[in-house]
Amino acid sequence: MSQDNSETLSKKHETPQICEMSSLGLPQELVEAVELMFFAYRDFVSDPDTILESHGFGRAHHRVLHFVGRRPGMSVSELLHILSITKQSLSRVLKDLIEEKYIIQETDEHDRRIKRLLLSPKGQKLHRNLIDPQIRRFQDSLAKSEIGTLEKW
Amino acid sequence: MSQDNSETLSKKHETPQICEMSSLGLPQELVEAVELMFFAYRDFVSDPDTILESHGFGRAHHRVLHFVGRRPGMSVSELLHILSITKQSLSRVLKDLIEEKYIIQETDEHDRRIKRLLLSPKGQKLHRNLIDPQIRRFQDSLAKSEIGTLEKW
DNA sequence: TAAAATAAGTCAACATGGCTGACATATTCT
DNA sequence: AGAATATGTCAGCCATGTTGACTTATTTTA
Repeated sequence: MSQDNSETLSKKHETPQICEMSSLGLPQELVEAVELMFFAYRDFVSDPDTILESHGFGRAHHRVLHFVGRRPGMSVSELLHILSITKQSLSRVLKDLIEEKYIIQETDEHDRRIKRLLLSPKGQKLHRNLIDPQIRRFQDSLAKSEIGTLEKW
Repeated sequence: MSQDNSETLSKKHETPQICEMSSLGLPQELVEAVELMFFAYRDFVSDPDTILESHGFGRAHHRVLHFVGRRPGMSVSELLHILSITKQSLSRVLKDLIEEKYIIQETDEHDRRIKRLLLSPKGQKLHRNLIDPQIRRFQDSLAKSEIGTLEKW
């Protein structure tokens, strides 16, 4: 055996817990929540990750695609603010997406320094494919939780 | 101006939205939720990140510290399973934590191949400092949501 | 008891996506 | 005309994932 990377997390992350303070004096249900946050996020990005990989993209590309899709016509600096990364980091992934025509740049009419970002039809399709499984995860867990709507949040 | 990295995300990520299907045929409140998941996770790890940095550690160290703290006596391979990373990735951070005495290894009594992982008092203290702000975030948002307990989840 | 399987660890190399610093270019504002 | 702004780029560093190949100690098994 050269490597044992094949194994996956199949067991439930069970930690049967009475909802009380632990020896550390921490509310156990919240400690549990912290842990669930880690698993939830990992599961949440796993479906998109698979799709992205088949396109040679990563999570950074996904974020750009997502926010440009959600706020069509946003400028590069607006995107930078939302993502809270440096322009050097952004530029690497944005360049890929523009070169492969998932994202289109249009110079602003009134201030020609600003470039407005838009999804091409191809970009819209990918965005849709990436978000679908994530939406489905929320729907499934809302169904399970018997809440069924997010309105009370 | 050489660099404009100073700016942070201070604006609310407002996207006033009627809770209906968008032009894409997606339920808007769930699209919103997808986006919130990104912001939530980023905020959620931001406090620990700051603490970790002052110790010369990263998120990978945090995860190890967390799970060893939660499941004292777990083996290396159990940790590998939970984290779903390769042993080469784990070994880098685990080595740091052991060298700096945040984590202790004890050979299993019955199977001397297995090494049981434990937090030292120093490790417990750090674990506690890392989780505290995360717990506080949950408490705050539960308070705001007027639900006040996670039991219905 | 010899061979196989398991648990842990190590070396080397590579990819992604953060970061800093230093500049370049075009455009607009003062 | 000069300053400020928006964008883009080069070079290099760091953290943390990955693969592949191999070692050592220990236990299980045929």
